[in-house]
Amino acid sequence: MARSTNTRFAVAVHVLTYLAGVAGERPVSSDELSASTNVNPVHVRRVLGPLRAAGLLRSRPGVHGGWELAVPAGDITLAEVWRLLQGEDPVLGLHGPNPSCEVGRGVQESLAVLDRAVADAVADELSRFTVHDVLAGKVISRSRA
Amino acid sequence: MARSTNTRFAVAVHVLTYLAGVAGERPVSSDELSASTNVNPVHVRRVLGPLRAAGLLRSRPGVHGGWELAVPAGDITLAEVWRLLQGEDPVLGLHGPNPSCEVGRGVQESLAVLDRAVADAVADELSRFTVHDVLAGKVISRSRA
DNA sequence: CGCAACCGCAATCTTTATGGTTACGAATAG
DNA sequence: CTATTCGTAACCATAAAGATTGCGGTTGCG
Repeated sequence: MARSTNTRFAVAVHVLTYLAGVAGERPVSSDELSASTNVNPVHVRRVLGPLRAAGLLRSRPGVHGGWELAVPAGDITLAEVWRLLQGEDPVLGLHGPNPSCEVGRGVQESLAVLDRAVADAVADELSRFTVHDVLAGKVISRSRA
Repeated sequence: MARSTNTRFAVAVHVLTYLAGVAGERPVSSDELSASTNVNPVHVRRVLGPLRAAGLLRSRPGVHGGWELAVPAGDITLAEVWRLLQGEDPVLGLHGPNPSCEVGRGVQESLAVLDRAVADAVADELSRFTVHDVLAGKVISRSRA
């Protein structure tokens, strides 16, 4: 889990926030979202797929098509977004230790437990915030809350 | 943060646990650690560098050389290990949004705050465990605690 | 002293994941 | 029919991660 190069969560949060800002006005094209996020429109669509599948977003093709929120911004926690994009992938990178080494086997089991615990901790933290909070600039550090 | 391919934390935990298991007997060569972890010995040394710099480990070259714990296993929390290896790298992958887009700027600020909060949450979770816990097989999931 | 065992470190190589690009079909107005 | 939009697959370019190579320095032992 060192330096993450995967920007999908950040892009998703960005897009959801953008859509929350225009909520109800009009669908927003992936081209427009691309301009805001600086991410390729095809990639935007790729990232948003799972969120649509989960019912957070709606998309329609054609003229006047685009994306819009399918639920209120205040009902979308960042934890949910994160879980949808993270899926079952491990959070901690796991190595493949020598199976014939007893220490390694025990460590691998412990790491699997830790991975789940860490994923839950991340989700718990993110569950404190919604897309509406982001839009309203309410995501501030705890020490200042 | 999706699928982490960085195995450094896992390798470090593995090695620390292994060394805790032979504590005081003898220094352990990176070749032996390589055999257990299935990770190249040069890479093992590379991973362990920061831990040695922080005083958790000692290494010596030459005949009968190798690595050993510099502090008791029960005094090494996994949070400390994680922090040492993670450094200041972001946990959440951040994209580079269009600077002239107001939404993007706000989101970027929020994501920076979230990144710190998530890193703290991870560290908090990992601070519940020490290398000794891993060795003793005491890392179990919470729901079973 | 020579040799083997070890670490420290840099440079290079190989593999893999990520996001960009291209292409094209399907769906939607005007 | 044309233009606009999404959905999706395949391919491309790049960066990150770990492996490999090379070599110097340090440490016992015969």
